[in-house]
Amino acid sequence: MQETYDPAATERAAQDYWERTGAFAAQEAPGKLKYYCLSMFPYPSGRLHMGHVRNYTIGDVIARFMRMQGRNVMQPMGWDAFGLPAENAAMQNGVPPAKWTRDNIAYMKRQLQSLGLALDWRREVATCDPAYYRWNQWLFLRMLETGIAYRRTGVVNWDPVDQTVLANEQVIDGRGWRTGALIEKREIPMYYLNITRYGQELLDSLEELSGWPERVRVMQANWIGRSEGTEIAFAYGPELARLMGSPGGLKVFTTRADTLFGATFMAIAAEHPIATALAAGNTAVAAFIAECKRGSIMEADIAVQEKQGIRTGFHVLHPFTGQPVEVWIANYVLMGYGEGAVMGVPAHDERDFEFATRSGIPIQTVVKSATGAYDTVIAPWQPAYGEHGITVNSGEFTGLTFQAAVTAIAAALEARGIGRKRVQFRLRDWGISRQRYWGCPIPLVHCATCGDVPVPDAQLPVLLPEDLVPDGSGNPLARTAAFYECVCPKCGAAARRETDTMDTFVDSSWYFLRYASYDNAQAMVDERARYWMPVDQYIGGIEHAILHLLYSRFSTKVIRDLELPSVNEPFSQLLTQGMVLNHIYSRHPAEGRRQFFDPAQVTTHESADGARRYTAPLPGGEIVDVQYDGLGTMSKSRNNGVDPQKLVERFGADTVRLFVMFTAPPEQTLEWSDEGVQGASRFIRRLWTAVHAHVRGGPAPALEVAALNAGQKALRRTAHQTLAKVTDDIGRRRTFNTAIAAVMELLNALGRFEDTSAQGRAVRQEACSIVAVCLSPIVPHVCHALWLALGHADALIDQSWPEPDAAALVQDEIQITVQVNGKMRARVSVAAGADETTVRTAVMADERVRKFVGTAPARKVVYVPGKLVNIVV
RNA sequence: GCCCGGGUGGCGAAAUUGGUAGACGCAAGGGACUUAAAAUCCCUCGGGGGCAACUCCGUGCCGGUUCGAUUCCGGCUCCGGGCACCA
Repeated sequence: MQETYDPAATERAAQDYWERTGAFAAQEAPGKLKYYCLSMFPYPSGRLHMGHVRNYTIGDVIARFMRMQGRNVMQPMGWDAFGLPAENAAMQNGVPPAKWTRDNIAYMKRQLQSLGLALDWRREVATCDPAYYRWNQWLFLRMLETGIAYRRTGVVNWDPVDQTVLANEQVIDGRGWRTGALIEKREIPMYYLNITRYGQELLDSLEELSGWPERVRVMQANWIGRSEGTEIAFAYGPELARLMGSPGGLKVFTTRADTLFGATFMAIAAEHPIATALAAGNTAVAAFIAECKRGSIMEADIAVQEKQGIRTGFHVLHPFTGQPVEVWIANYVLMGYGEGAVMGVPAHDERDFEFATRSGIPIQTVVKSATGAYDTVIAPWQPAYGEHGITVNSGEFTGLTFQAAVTAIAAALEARGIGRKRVQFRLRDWGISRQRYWGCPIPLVHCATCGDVPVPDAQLPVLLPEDLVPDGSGNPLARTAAFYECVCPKCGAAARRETDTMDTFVDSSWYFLRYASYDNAQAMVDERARYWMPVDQYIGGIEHAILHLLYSRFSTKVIRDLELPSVNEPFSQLLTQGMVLNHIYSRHPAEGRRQFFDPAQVTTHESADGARRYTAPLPGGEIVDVQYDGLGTMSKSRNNGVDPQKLVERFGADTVRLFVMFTAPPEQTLEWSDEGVQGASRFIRRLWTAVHAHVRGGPAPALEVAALNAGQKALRRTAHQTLAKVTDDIGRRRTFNTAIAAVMELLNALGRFEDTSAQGRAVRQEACSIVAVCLSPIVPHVCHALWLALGHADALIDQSWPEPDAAALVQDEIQITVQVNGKMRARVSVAAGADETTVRTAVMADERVRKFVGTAPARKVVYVPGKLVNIVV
């Protein structure tokens, strides 16, 4: 064994061994308990960042631990390889996206390998490979057959910077999730996936996901947004029926059917068919609608926009009173939710109230407080009363509670065929068409005579040409005749191929199934998926809490319903790791843009009064004052990223792995600290030195448990306690930081243990071996080397995780904490099996206890066996 | 506005079921070794008081339950995240 730790040599040796023995090739083994450990696959952006390192280290620790626990582990890796950055890079340096992407994959794969991850690389998939995306196309065709996929025109979110459509989920605060550009509304034909068909199941089966963080389940439930309400059709008044050319009725959805008698107006969206019909002959209305559409470009502003509207002069009839109710077009009604129309009940809805007071619409109170706290008529200077209460002024429905009123009114409406209870979801269908080049082609052909014709399975995949270079103006596929010119599969006539590609979220919504059937050229998923699915542990960023996870759950259910090998829910356990943060330093020169400085280059100057000043070098070398802007995620634009590659080269992968696992629990944000990395490196060197010092003395004699003295027993107990704690911390709690802390304590105890006797060395040998086992999931290379140095014949990776020796954990004496009036005052040693009387006697005999108790008789004594005595005086 | 989290030393954090608050690490200070530096090792390290033994206070704030509260309950406050004219 080398005296000093050499990370590069150590890591090369361990990785060579794993590689040579095919240690991480996963094989189905029916009858053996499997464990599918999966980290979200990366986008091949070019280089690994610290977020990747953290994500994959967490997954690797769990995978290695479960393997040693005897599970048949599969941990695969792949590439989410389609997407916009490749097109942007292509525009910048003229390289086709395919080449850029594949080069990045090759480079990042080497980086991942340098981290020593226990990955089965045979199963690697890349979504941009035809062998993968042909099944994406195949799945789309099946969804088309079952009606899950369909084509329609619709109002979409248009990102003016990327020149593409975004899903609602990709619009954050009215801005594109990637570009941050303000999103506009446009109407174009596109393909949708009918995710709303699964809305109820996606909501219900959240209940099964006990292995998911509560907040992710809540976020998904909110996103699906189920509400129970009543659909009501208000019959057109005669003029409106004439306008619309049929008798019909105006449908609304409401969760407050109990307030139906308080409806003093109707409000419809600017895009509502009635509004459209009206605009044709009314310039004022047309102008208002145009204004609404212009104003609605910025979704974030809609929420704070004033409630404005225009009266149409048309009426509908109240279903029970028969009174005419005037129809307004209002800017606060959304066409995309419910019926695009609401009944306006100003007395009991804040928005309706604001609109009504602004527009001079009467307010009619129809609910009074159940407790009598509020039963006066609402006047314009009083706020709307939105609580559930007792109906008033509601004809035959007066005097009912909320539930009773809703039920009675819904029943009465249903009896007349003009209403019913129904459920409304906030979730919308998933628009998947993208006017982009670097994505999976949608397998359809548009034929002048046959219409939209699906590409036959035998002609899959529709190959994406790999030599195009986009120029930023629209989709190059639409300008490439060799791609879009084709013949209709049905009639053989010349036809045009669909040039839109799929949202990349489609590609990534089922890749976990493909890992199980990675080499099957005949089927998308095969029987092997039944063995491996569901994923036992999924690890990824919280930013995917809604989009990716919801889509993956949806696709898994769709695939299940195609009667392919699948499951109800794809991910049993979910761990959402926190982001990696670093300090931000910048300066804003009088002229030019704000400059950001690499935190590693910043010097802190602290003056005597504690005031801090920061300086950093400019690219030219000149030292300037900079300001500290706090912590933020690592990003290129803020110049505060830390390159994992450089750290691996300098300290070794084990140090980087140890640092990211030790500094914070996995779900929390992790603050970068160069000193912390040094600390991790120091610990590994100390560990190496400790084992080296022990091994230098030659092979340790056999352990004779019965012959141990007190000190030897104590160390052995610490070692086995540590093993028990690490097992629990990694296996159950997933608190890797406390597991590492426990091993550090054990190593500290080993340092204090100076016993060089035969049994002392035997105990030390065992303790060193326990340290190597406990740390092996986290710092696998160094532990691989230490294990061999300790004289073990077989590789550590193939060892079973040991059980702590119950006999070693037994204590002859235990410490009892003694409190007086709830304050800790003393610790008393008693024999392990001592009964209460013995403990009490020992406690009362303690000098410190007597001092605090004094002569007063104990009013009460609380006794917690084996732990604590509290004397109340 | 609604729904989730969270607030503990100079810093990252720990305290798992209501039972020793601050484990482990970082930084800092002191010392050893060294010609010197690095590395390494040892000691101190929440605040106040005291020469000391020791003692009082302390987990965002106010209150409650309890023999005992960082942990449970009520109210507030600040920070972070999600959703947001969703009818």
